Amino acid sequence: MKNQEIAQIFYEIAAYLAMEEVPFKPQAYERAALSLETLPEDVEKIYKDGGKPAIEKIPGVGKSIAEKIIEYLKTGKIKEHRDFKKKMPVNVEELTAIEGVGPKMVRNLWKYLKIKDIKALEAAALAGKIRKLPNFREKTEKNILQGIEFLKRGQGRFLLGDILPQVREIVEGLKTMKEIDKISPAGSVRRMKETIGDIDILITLKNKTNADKIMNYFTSLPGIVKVWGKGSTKSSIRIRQGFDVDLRVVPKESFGSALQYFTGSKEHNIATRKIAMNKGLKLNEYGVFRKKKKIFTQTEEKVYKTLGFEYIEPELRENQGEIEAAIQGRLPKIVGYDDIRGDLHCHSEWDGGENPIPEIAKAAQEMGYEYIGISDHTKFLRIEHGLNEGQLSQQRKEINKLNFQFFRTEAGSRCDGTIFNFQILQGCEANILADGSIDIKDDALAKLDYVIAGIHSQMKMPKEKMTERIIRAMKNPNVDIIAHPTGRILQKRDEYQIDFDKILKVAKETKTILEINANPQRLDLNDKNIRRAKESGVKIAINTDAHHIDHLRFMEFGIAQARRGWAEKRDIINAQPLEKLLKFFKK
DNA sequence: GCCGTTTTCGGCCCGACTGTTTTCAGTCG
Repeated sequence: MKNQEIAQIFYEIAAYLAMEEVPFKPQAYERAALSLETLPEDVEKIYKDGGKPAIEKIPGVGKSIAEKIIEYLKTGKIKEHRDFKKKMPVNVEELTAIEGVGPKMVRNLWKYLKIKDIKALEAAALAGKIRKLPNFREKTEKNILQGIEFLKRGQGRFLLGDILPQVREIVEGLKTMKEIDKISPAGSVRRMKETIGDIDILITLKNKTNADKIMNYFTSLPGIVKVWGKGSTKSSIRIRQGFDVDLRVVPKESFGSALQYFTGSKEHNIATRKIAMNKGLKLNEYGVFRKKKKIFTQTEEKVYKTLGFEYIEPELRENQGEIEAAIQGRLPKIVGYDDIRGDLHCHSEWDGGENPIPEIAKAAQEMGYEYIGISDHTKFLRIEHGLNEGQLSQQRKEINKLNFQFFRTEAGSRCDGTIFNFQILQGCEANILADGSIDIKDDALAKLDYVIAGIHSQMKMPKEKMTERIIRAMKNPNVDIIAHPTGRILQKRDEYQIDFDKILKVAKETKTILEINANPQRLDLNDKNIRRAKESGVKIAINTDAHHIDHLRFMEFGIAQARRGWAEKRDIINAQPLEKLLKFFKK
């Protein structure tokens, strides 16, 4: 798909136009870029099927940008972009990624010092050349160097899985202070985005209290490496792991609008404010205003209601159609954090995981699950002590025995009066070999309750071959679930080259389920692919891939992604009771 | 350059902070 390549070029054109201070065009290109980036269909296919008129139907794309898209599809380049590059051969994307550096600064750095990338900028800053430029002084130079440092360490974004526990700890600590009335995290953490830039926490104060004590506490939390600022309405710190936390005190009557505002996303806010404007209202972090009159908004529900639409869950706020859906009252009823009834991807002691099966079963019961699926690696993965056919059959015996014990000792014991019905299922995580075959014989696979298959080798195949490989696996009547379907590892490894549309089509035909691997380093499928799967009618399993019972808690991250992908309870097989779950498996 | 149940022309999200400019441009979220 060339969508991303073209989007990248449009972002660059937008930056160049911004440097030349052309009004409004930069936003137009950015909008088109964003639109392309999130477009589920291949732009090349759209053009092939519908020609230029179809291209112009893409939101944010008009006559002129459509021509540029077509130019790229035909020639592999866009002249306007080439011309800009020739005039100013700078790496805009790289430079503007530095905190505090925007297009105008890039322009001046090039104009006076011919700086074109981070390396040159860092050298110039270290040599003290930046402070001598017009409108630049020592502070700016220092900020640039700090920004570069920050970028070098982890691209300035952190995994949700690392951040969320920290945020909760800070929030719990703050909650012990009696001066605080309401408290909530905001920003991308609240939207449960897979990676997080920084953290916002909002509080309101009880009557007749001031923020001093709270700010003192906040700015002296253990593990702080820097206090950026400390005031009566905002304090900002950096903690040891390298990310920043802002604490903001907002007026009671504005809590709803402040929470809405600081939760974002930026794109969602822009769109919401536009709608407010069309209704003759003004929306900002302090409230909703009609002329000068302020409409009180203590809660977010009130904000959305005042604007005339349904409440939108934070996970949906990316301006991906949720606002239109809310206005029309057709928002999805997204899967809840309590809807999951079992985990189907857990590794036991049998393949070198940490815990024996009874311990895993006990942990799953404690989480309130009705079933747990043991899915150990199979023999191709020697390094993971993969099981062979004989060992799978041995394991079946152990699981049968355990299930019999559960049945004997636990039935009827539940306090709410229902029959206790916990069951261990036997699956496996088999390997999809290079040719798409599975590393375990069919008759052995057939004896399992279900089969997960995943790719664990040769991940750099060409797109067509990789797609065929997965399709062949899905066509195997014993394969029920495809594990981590795109293979990405966040901030480490890109997705495999695959034709996801084709995979969805075959998944639908063969009734193969796709996994959301909830491990916070994977989150694969991602939110966009989950939505495509849902729209294609493909079922989803949310699994933790736990190698230790502590990993069972990763489920929350998988559910969050599912919610970001608009998935509903009915789309998720392990949000169903056992009896219904079993019907989703092929045999 | 895009877009339209207030428009096919005239708009385009908004407020705060920072650094260095003594009146504001640039950047961010």
